Amino acid sequence: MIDAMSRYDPSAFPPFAVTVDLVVLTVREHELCALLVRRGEPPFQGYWALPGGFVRPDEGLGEAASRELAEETGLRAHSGGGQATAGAHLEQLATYGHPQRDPRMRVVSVAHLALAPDLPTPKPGGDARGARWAPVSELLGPGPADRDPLAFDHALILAEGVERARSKIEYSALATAFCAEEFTVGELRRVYEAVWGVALDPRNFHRKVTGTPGFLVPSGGTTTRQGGRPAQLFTAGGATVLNPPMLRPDS
Amino acid sequence: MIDAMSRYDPSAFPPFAVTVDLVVLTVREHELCALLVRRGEPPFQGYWALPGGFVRPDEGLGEAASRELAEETGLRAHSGGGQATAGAHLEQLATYGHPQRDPRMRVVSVAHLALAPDLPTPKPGGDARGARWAPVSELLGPGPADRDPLAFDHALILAEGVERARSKIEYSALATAFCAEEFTVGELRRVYEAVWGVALDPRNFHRKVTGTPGFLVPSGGTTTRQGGRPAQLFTAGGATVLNPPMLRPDS
DNA sequence: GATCATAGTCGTCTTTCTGACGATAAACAC
DNA sequence: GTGTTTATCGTCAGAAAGACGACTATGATC
Repeated sequence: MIDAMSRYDPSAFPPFAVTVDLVVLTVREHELCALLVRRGEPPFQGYWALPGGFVRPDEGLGEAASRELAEETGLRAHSGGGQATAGAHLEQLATYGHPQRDPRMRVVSVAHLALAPDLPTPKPGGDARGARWAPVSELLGPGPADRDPLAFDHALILAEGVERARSKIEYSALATAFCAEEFTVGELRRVYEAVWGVALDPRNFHRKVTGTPGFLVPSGGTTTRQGGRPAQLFTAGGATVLNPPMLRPDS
Repeated sequence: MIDAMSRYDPSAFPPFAVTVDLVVLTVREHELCALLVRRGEPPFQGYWALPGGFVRPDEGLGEAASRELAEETGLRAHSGGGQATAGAHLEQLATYGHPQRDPRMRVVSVAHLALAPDLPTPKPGGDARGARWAPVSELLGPGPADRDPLAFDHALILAEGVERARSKIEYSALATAFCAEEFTVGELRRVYEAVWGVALDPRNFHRKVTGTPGFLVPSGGTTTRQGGRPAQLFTAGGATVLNPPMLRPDS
């Protein structure tokens, strides 16, 4: 047993590196996509990886994740209180610290999950390295054995981030984080359909979201950008938890 | 922006200490209780704190948490697959790394949540320092301003662990982790009542839990240890998620 | 301009689930 | 026996969800 003297003894701690890795998700063309960057040096040189980097000595974990997100996408993150939809939602996901996850040294990575609206730039960030939005369906699941694996344990981190997003939009209003500031009920429905990979009944969905107090606030205008009859425009209401929740079919 | 060369550069990382802290919860006498240990040295000497300690260079985060849990309580933890109720449930909670959370140096703590059945020993562990089960109602909420504060940011960690437990028994079968291997429906109901701090209708609760496939498996026997009519004994079924969930009243 | 396709919105019906609560059953205390 | 306690089964009204019909308002096409 570690005795009391060594519990927080600052002179005898084992050396660790601490990083943040980001699972940045968005919905593009009816598909849930994750942001990947290409590694420029070993190990895993040339592999696609989640964006991330070292936590600096004077910044918190959330600050580091927010900084990395801004560097990669230009988005300003707001964790917690979710009223405005401009900017991205950011929350801590989980921490990964298997002793061998980095072949060179002991690295503990605090993964974060970011949900962003569809960004205008196909290749985000001003980064000289490659960066792309990859459909998660091509990265996870029983795909072809010849697909490019992600660096480190990033496939595991991505999978847990995607599952977190899928489950979180059930009982929270977070799906609006994937939308622009103003959006229609149909656009919000297509977000759910893309994240869950299912088709939802437009009539029941409309009844559900417009009947949940605080979820949507009519902004007054209408749009026909989706074709068909003009649709009412909404902004995200102050509600953060949905009661009752939006349940995934079958699951 | 951190360039590609420094992303995982092992020769230039800032030094961090990495610890695990444990939120160990149990139900004792109709109350949700957390395990606390008394600190024997500064900082926060004499304060009550969550059990925890350094992650060793050759062990993973979950291993470190499991080891600390065994050292403090003698429980063998099993994360993930929850069939047997002997031993405790253990899962990662969140990671806390504010630069100033430890006054001496940069410490990142990976908090874990453990759910344990009521242990026979009132003061668990063979530890010479003090250790106790404290009702969470005395530690959190708008209590008297003169109560003992916890060391470091452990009150925050405890609050998030308690909230995680409260929400997780809604949609998972984890409440059985608070019970002995064999338990009655009434005992399981008292677990929910203690964790949520509410009273539940025994008839509706019985209908709900016995009607959820895979939640409870009759073990054949009966018991009168709660008084009254003999109650059927159950063990935890293989189900991990409850569909539909057990919803907290009002919330 | 009439017709068609598309998307949005309002209703209806049936089934399922919940919350409130009555009633019965089987033990123990006296 | 009577009373108390806990367990278990049933009933009923209201809420919510899934399936789906019907109507509306726009742009596209003939």
